[in-house]
Amino acid sequence: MARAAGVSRSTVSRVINEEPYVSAKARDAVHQAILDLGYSPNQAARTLAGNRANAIALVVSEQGSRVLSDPFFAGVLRGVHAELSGRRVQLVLMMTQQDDEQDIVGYLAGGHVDGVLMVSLHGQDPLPLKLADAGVPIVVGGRPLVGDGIQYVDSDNFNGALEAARYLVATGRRRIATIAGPKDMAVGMDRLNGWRRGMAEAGQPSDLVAHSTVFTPDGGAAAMEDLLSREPELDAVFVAADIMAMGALRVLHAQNRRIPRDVAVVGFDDLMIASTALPPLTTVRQDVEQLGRTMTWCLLGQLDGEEGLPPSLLLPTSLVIRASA
Amino acid sequence: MARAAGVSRSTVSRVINEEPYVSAKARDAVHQAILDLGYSPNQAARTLAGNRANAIALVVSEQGSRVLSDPFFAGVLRGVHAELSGRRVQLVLMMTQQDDEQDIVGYLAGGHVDGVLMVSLHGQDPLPLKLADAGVPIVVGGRPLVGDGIQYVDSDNFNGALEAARYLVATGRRRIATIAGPKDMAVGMDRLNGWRRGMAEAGQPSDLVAHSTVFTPDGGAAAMEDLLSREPELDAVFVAADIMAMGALRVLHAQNRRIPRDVAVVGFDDLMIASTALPPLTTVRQDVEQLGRTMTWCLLGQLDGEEGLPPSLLLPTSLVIRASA
DNA sequence: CTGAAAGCGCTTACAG
DNA sequence: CTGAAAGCGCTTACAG
Repeated sequence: MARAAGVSRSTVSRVINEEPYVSAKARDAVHQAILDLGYSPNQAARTLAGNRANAIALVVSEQGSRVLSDPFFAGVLRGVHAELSGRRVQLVLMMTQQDDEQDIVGYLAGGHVDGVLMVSLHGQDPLPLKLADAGVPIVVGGRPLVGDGIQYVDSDNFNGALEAARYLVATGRRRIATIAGPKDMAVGMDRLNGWRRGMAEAGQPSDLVAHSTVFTPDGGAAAMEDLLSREPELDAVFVAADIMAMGALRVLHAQNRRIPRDVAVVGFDDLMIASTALPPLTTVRQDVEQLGRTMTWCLLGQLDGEEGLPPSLLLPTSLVIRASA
Repeated sequence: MARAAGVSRSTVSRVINEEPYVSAKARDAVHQAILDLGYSPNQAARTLAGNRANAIALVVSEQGSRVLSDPFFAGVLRGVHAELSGRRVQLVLMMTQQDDEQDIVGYLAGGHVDGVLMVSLHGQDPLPLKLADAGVPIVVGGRPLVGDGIQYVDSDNFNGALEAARYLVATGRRRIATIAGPKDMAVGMDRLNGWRRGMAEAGQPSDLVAHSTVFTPDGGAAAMEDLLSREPELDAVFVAADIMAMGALRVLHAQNRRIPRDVAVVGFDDLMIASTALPPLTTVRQDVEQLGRTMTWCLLGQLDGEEGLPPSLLLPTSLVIRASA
């Protein structure tokens, strides 16, 4: 390779790494040789010689083996990829297992990757903190419940829920319930608190809260039944996730409540199933792909040692009005 | 590390790679030292010195930037992961872009990974063939339409569709239509051909075919409208994908057809939305996670140079009977 | 702006 | 069964 371009290995390296002090002539010769030879630098050698791994890890907590089928994760993955494209950074996917957390920390802190992106579905996970303590650059997607100094990116769940609550109030609803997510997940609590604020602003009671321990249609259905038995007169429900809203709709249909006439329903997430639901679901959209992009952008910024990086970020959400409310 | 264990570097290497000729004493000493030091071997050095990359790539075709949110892909990914766990093989995720296919081939053939797993959603993709020609071990998920020698793993779409057709016949349906997928995708054609066989077996006509060019609810809805206008008397429809079935259900409801009394509907895939549809959807289940596991198992077998590897594999499907048929 | 030389941390024949 | 030595293909000071 160096010979083909008529320069030294050092110069080839400089060109490839886009270092400043290379003559135009040498640069052109190297580029031409790269084309002629179809040369692709050996990553392992670069990693070993340099001090960078040229790779980042996307870590998914085991609890969410199911997480991989979660649209949230898929969207994040897409965003991470989009942001990485063009960069010479590989994406390594890792899933933690209950028994090998020590291995994972050792691996990730051992220079095999330059930084870590983590999707934290249950905010209690101690892994982000351990990694940060070990000096590994890390950005978490979704607000973690533990670990103050950890940089995270999240959708603005609080304000999204607040907007949903305000909309229900503005459309004349007088007895508004909510189906909230698990109490140990920031996403669940943030959405609940947004709804509470909305109720408080309107001077309405915020007693009609049913928690589901899981984000599933069945969890939503059980919560909906609970709410209806506690307050048969409720005329609206804010469901903290579209997937739970599917179960809530099922129960409302079964009890012959007309939607939205008798009960207005607002979801959260704007999954694809929201627009095909019966009736199409009014919901709060979060841009999950943007979340992935932003996480990656933050991590790469950390790695490049950029100054003045933003602290943790909240991404805007928006209410998408369809037929259910 | 070698010093801590009181042996040479060579011996440490042999222990780590589980080579046979090591004394129990040396092995124990090394294992102890690994524990004491929290030692984790440097992958880059292993890759560079050895001839293995200790990594495989999962390649997703760009056409499916959306593919990442596809439950199919998510399931495959989960299976790949499950099968890889415990092995010291990293999973590198790559997405092809329209303009850099040459780069991709160069990269993948350049020894950066030991083998390639590819999810081929549109069967015409030339990439698998190029990689195979370049000598890269590769296993494709979903039958590719080009490239004879390429090992693939797929669900048994033909027999799944056949079983669905037989079931509709057995339950007394007399005018059975199908909503088929795109003609350029093996998955679409295999399911269509299975349905055709079922019609032929029963001596029923197989003229009621509507192709959708995309696997979406709207595509399914348009096809359903087409079928109803061509044959208002149809009493059953086999939809080649649950996601399209959602659109078909919408149209049937809008035209006040009772399901399943007037029209029976059978889908394919058994996505989560199938069980929460109205009415819950009878569908053909494919085990996508198993598909991912099997792909990985095949590739690792190739890499280990195992003899008598199976050629391409078909995984069984099963009919899940719910309320829609 | 450029090249010669050392070194990254392993694996792999080779010799014993 | 084990160790000394070479080498994998780069990057990085260092000297010029």
